Amino acid sequence: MTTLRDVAREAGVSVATASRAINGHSNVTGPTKAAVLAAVKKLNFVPHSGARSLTRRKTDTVGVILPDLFGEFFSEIIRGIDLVAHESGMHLLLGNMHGSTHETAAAIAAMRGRVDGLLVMPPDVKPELLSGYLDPALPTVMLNYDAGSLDLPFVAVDNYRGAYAMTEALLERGARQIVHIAGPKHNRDARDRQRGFADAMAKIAKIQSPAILPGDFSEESGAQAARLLVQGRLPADAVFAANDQMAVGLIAELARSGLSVPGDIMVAGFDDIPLARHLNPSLSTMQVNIDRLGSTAMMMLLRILRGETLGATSATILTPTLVARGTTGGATGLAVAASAPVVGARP
Amino acid sequence: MTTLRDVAREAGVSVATASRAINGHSNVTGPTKAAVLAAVKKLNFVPHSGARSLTRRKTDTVGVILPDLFGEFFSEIIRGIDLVAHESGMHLLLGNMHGSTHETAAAIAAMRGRVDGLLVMPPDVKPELLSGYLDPALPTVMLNYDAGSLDLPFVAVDNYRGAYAMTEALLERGARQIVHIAGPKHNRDARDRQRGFADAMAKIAKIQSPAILPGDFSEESGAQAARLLVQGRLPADAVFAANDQMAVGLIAELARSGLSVPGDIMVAGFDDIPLARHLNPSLSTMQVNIDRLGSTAMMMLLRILRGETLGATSATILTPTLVARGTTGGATGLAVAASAPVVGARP
DNA sequence: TTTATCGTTGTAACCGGTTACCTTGCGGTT
DNA sequence: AACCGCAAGGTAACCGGTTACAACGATAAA
Repeated sequence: MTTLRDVAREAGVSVATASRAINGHSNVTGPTKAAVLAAVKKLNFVPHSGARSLTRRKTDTVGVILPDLFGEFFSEIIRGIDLVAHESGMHLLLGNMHGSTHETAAAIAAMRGRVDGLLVMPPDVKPELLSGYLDPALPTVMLNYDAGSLDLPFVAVDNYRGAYAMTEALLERGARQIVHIAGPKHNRDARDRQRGFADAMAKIAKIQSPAILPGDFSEESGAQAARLLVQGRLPADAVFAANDQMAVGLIAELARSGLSVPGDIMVAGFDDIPLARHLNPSLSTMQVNIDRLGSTAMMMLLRILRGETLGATSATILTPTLVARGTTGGATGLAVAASAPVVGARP
Repeated sequence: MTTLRDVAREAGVSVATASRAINGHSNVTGPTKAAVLAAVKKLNFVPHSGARSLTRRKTDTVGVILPDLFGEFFSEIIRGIDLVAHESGMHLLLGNMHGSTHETAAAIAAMRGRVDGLLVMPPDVKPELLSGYLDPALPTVMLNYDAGSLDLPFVAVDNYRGAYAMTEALLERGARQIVHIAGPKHNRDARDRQRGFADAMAKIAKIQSPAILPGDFSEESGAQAARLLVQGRLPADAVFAANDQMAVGLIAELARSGLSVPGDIMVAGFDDIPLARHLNPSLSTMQVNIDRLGSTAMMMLLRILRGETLGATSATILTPTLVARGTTGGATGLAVAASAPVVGARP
């Protein structure tokens, strides 16, 4: 490993001058600078970012702590973050907290001295517990979580409003007996979506206790709900699943029972996963721009790093948009017909 | 920021003792240790990993440099890496090279002093150029690239063999006139798949110049190929797309032209993206365990970090497996029927 | 009692950079 | 000629930990 000292010796100058020449400070003469740069090239010197960040007290890195995420959701959020981070020359240090609060605390601690700021998406369980582990001196933005109690800026999706809007749309389409398939009980998103559904049913259709089936966001739980629906002869003309994944399982199972969608029953999901537009009929859903979630949070973090003071009041709440497709009686044609520009190509 | 010095002062000991107590060295008496730990708790001390890694010359972090961050492919590979890394208490520093060689060099340079090893997936263009930027002293494993020329260990997918197997399967199903939709010309995976296809056609069916249409891995280019096929009245009883994405676009467009799959024409893809099993009919494809790509590479890197010496000879090549589904005349039933256990649930 | 041994703790150098502060030498004033 | 100002470059402290080495006191052996 060649160090700055080596370079300085080779160029016949002091370390200070070498450092200044490399970093393009003004008080270095042309020839001196040239000599240093020549030495850099000759010795193949690459500055040691670790050491550098120790003195500059700046790492040009942000820590990203996410729960155990799967698939598109994870990649999209990272992509959104990277998009903004990359523009500002920032790097991303990933900390996965695999669900447990203990691991999360460890992940946060491990970030000390390695990052300039933190982007944290708390796990479903008691995010308030985190407050004790978060370093108040470290700029932090919360993801997908209303950090109201802590005075931290955050970016979240308006699940309540989204669910409300979808329910309203189903009612407008003529549905009366809408069944909701809920997500995990302890999951914040799921609960907000359920509330949105229930409130819309109460306010618009004056139905106080609409049918709600349990689910856990998995495809299988969607199928299970379909079985309950069919075998239990639950009267229903529409099903609103708390996420697309469950809607997919539900639709497949309904088809197996000979029910037609949307003929016999309408179906709607939430998230707009890429698969949604490819189903046949294509799935109506609430579109959440996940990458926006990441990029918005990153932009907020950058503002804090630039010296602005952001609190919980500067939160951003992204409202999902309704995408009406085949499963609610929209264009039943081929999915691709309704598709937006094609996303990333990969082998 | 409380530092080790603060803790030492508070506990009434020297920094050395404080350090030893915190790191659980043996030569510290019970009372002393207790005093230090009490001070740690009182002052809310969290060690500065940056400083620590400077002296220990060990960062417990591996750098991951990927060409871009799109979709399932990206998330799966990271997930595979994280799975193994996390077990060994390693962190992941993400570097995105956004395609360009220049950026790649910058990303690699920025990693110096921040990571113990590197996982690099070269962009499609001239990966050999990288050799000049890679630090030979930094343990490195290449991803999805046969780094034969450089003596680096690597993990890759046997695209050639996969394409060969798929072509063989199509021939066995009775197809004679198989058309291949190629991927980007400069893309390594795409080229290997094309070679596998051509070789299988030549060796098994004795067809020397099979039809090959251009494509770029995008859905749209699949649709375009379908149009060429239909309008050009190209005689074909099967289409083998170089990736699933294109197969999806192709199938949609074929349906629009009134052609039935697999009745009129069989279709096969490559990758087994999650969408594949949900299409109707479900898509036959070569399954690549992308997460395995990541975890295998990470395991190799760990071995190097533990002191083993791995060269290009210790490469691992993952062979994709054939998944016969509806589009080649397999089970045409509902996709879910053939589906493996449901993958990750997320809102 | 003296000396060797051992375990606990302190002192200070070090990791590889950055930068405050000081020295030096040069040109321009008076 | 003496003095001032200024730019270029050197010296050394510092960032926040770790650890080699030394110092020390207490116990064990002689």
